[in-house]
Amino acid sequence: MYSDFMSTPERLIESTRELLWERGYVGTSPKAIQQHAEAGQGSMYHHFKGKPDLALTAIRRTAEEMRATAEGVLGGPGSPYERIEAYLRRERDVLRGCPIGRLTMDPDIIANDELRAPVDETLDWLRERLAGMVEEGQERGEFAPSLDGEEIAATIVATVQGGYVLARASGSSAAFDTGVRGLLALLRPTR
Amino acid sequence: MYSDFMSTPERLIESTRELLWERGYVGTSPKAIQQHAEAGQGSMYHHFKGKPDLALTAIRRTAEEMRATAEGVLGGPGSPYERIEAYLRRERDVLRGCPIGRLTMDPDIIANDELRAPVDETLDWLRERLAGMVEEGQERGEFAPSLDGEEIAATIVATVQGGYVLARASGSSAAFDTGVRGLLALLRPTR
DNA sequence: GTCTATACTCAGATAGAC
DNA sequence: GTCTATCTGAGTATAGAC
Repeated sequence: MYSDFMSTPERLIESTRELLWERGYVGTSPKAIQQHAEAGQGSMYHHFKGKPDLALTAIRRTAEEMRATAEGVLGGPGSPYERIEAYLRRERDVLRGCPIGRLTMDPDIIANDELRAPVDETLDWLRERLAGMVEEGQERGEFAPSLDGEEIAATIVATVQGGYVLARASGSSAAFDTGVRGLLALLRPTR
Repeated sequence: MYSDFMSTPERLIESTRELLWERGYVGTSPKAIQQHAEAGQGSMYHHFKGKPDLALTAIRRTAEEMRATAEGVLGGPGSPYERIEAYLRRERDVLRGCPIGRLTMDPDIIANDELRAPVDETLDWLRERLAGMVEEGQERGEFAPSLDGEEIAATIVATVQGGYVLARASGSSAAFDTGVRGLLALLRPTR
């Protein structure tokens, strides 16, 4: 796959990221990781303590990447509403789902605080980031002062996460976009 | 578990429903189902063709139940806004997630059109039901006429599905409620 | 209808040679 | 660092006796 460019640990981590996104933690076996990484059994257990250790490394990296991607749009130019809109309309691989959010449906992730932590922290960071932007928008008169920033932020993140569910259920990214348009209509400044 | 009251096929179906909710399709083995149902290997393969067959029966029943529960609230008394609010605030086992929505993160469900169909149909029915109610609310002047019923319906369903994600990530149902409050604030009639 | 036997692969590792 | 051997149990069945 990427054998020529990366070290064995790197290939193992990247393969794990791919497979966790595609099949979740429960659905990803050490053997599948090794084959995808073109690494032997011995290599994997030399570099990592086992599946949970490797998964933790992979999840942390994915979480970091997701944060950076979001910040790239949310920290960009424009008014708060415009930046939230840009975030919601951003190009996404909708049918693959959210590589972080999907992990919450994995029983073994939820049962393990260490594995759950990066998932929790990432979604929490996103909510706080958005909450601050909603408040900033209120100061500029872009959003109604009666709204609660944390609540609206949670609604925004939930709409995105739920959008993936609707899209995957229907086999089409259209449902995601429809939900986003509805949210933007509700958020839209009246002037 | 429920050995005394139900036939073996019933126990198998109910056990499968439980386990699919808890661990998903990939995370649920025939052996686990048999043990939960207190049924032997032979029994399971006598009554069902295999894991996919049993899962399909279980998923259809869960889908039917979810529809009935939703209709119980959405078809109740009150204005459209009030019934949508009742639906959103309805008692839920938030930390367990949605027994239908969670299946969309299961690669083997998504890869199998027969297994995906009941999931798709249920979420689709819900969206259409809500879209009609939004339009009814618009006729009564409860919602702004500029809104699109289908879009708002998708936003509502996505907020619920995503609310489960936030709740499970944080290990607390509070995040679900926060997202719902945000959505209700955005939907609230001004008079 | 249910049970036991059998089969073959995979999950998730550990041990030790190279 | 990587490879091969080995291990115990689970995954997903089929076959045939009772």
